[in-house]
Amino acid sequence: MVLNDSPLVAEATRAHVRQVMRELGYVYDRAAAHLRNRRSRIVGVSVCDLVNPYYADVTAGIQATLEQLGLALVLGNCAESTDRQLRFMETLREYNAEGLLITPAIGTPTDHLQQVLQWNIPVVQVSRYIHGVQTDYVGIDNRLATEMAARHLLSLGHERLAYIGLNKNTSTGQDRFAGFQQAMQAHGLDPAGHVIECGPSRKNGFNAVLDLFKAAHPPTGLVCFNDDLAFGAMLGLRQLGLEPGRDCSVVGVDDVAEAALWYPALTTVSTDREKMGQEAARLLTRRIAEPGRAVESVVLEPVLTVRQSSRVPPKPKAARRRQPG
Amino acid sequence: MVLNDSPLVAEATRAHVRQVMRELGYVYDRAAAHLRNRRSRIVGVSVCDLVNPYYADVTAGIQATLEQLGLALVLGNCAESTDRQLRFMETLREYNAEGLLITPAIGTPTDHLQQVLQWNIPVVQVSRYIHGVQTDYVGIDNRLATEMAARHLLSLGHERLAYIGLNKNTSTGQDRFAGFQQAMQAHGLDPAGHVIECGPSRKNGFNAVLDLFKAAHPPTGLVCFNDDLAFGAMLGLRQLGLEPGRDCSVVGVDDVAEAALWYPALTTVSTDREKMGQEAARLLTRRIAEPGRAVESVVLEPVLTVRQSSRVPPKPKAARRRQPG
DNA sequence: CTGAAAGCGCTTACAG
DNA sequence: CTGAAAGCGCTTACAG
Repeated sequence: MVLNDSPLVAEATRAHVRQVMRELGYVYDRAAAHLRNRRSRIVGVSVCDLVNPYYADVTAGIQATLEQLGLALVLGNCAESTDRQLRFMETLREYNAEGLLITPAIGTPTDHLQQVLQWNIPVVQVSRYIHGVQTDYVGIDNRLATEMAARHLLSLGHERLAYIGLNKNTSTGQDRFAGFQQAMQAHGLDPAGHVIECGPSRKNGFNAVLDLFKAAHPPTGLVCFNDDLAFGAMLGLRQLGLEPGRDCSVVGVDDVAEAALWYPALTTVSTDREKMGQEAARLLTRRIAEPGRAVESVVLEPVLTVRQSSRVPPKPKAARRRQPG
Repeated sequence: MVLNDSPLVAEATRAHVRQVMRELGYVYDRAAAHLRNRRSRIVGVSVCDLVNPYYADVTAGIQATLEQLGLALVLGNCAESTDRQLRFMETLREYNAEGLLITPAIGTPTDHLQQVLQWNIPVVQVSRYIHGVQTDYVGIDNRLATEMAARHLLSLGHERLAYIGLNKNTSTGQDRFAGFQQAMQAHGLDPAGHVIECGPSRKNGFNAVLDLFKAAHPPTGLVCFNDDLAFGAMLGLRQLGLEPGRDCSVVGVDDVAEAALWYPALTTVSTDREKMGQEAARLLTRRIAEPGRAVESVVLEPVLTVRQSSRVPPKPKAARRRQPG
């Protein structure tokens, strides 16, 4: 009863038992407890890409909360391989994990998640989600994030915006692009004008800018899928002899630690990755306690953080020359 | 016998048993096996700071290898808190972990690690180490890394070098500074001339440069404890109107993904974090198999990667003016 | 309220 | 070689 923190035990007794336990060098054996009561106190966390700081932040948030809740975190990192992800799920089953927190790998089949649910392991999808599976979900409002980013530039007077980093393979990719399109359409602008489809790396942001500026009328503002692309875009602008912010505005999404320290500092939409992880862990424990409850989505609000990489658009040189003439 | 991959079972029998297992929906119960044979197939990994990409890389390397070895990874992230680290160790004991891989938090007392060893849980220290504890260790040759960095600048003709990011609290901090000192002394230079003591953040690198350039004869080359400081230093140089590489050389250590993408690209000493994690996991399994073997250290060699942030020093302006006069 | 017994699902050691 | 029994260290349900 002391071991399981029963409220029926008096404080003095509890202290005495603990003392004797210490003297005897007693160690609680969780495997034995687990075998008897069928509760492993283990939660699986399947990360799609641990080396990506975004997911490392999410993982840290999950870890901190599970630690507080007294649950062990068994870590899987599939590096976007659905095979590795599936094997990890099967391992979790053998360990009798009480739940799975997952940022699903690109292209995860519905069946894989459905399978886990059939094993009676509750699932919470984090950050990304797979369409067509009924699970709890925690993420941010990705659509709103890019909508805010685009609106910010539009309200500064920009009229030629580009979207860098369209990626249709993940829910995040779809939602962020939809937010951009929405803002553009609300302003009566063509959202398909300048769209670069590429993965979210710095290198791709760099190349995207070189591509975009081959056009006769290049964009004056860039909405990037995430900060990494925005950093690459700023490097690309410098490569072309342009000053980010002054000559072309750049906005990212995520607000990674680095964003505030760039020169110019990056305007971006802040997403709280650690909080996302915390909420996910909490949601899972609610689900474990009450398996029958309705599926729930927790969607965190992003926050626009304006810094120096976004300003009013430069006066078009051609127009200026024409006016005196 | 099939479950435990006994070689005594014929292939046909094995296949048949597997087939029947599948039909019946049998799932191996690791907790029960663990209770009987006292092998948990669980390894604890205690990370000092998961949000730091350096340690995220190490963790990913560990995870990949443990996965291959069929061991579950229970993750702890203490965020440099020795209290959280200690609680994690106690948790691992209750789960009967077969080993601990740890990047010890700053200020970890010898006792904490000693304690774990007394519980008969093998320990491998990774990247950092605590002096005075006999455990296996995997890391890189940090002393050599900064020695290579300094030698590179010295061979380009630099004579006033600064060291940014002295940190005496970790073995890595001590070793990297020692390497710098060694190279300086070998060149007959005073290693204490320009030394900035600070933690390894971009912001600190930025401030360090502002400080260093208040001097009458500022350094022409900067050896930084790690890449993050080097990035900050480059931003600081730009803030002062100086061009990194041309006006002042900057060298980092680690070669994070970003290093190659900066403008100018960063000269740095590459450390293979994922490999470090892999070696650590392998070393642990060797120790588990043979608890009596002598303590072993695996020290990986760093590699100098020369890019554009390091060049011959600028000609001193004062000297040039005096020559004609 | 207290205490002894049964049993979770494996592995191991031993009898046949 | 095969098969039945014991036991790992807990928790639970039940008898006293």
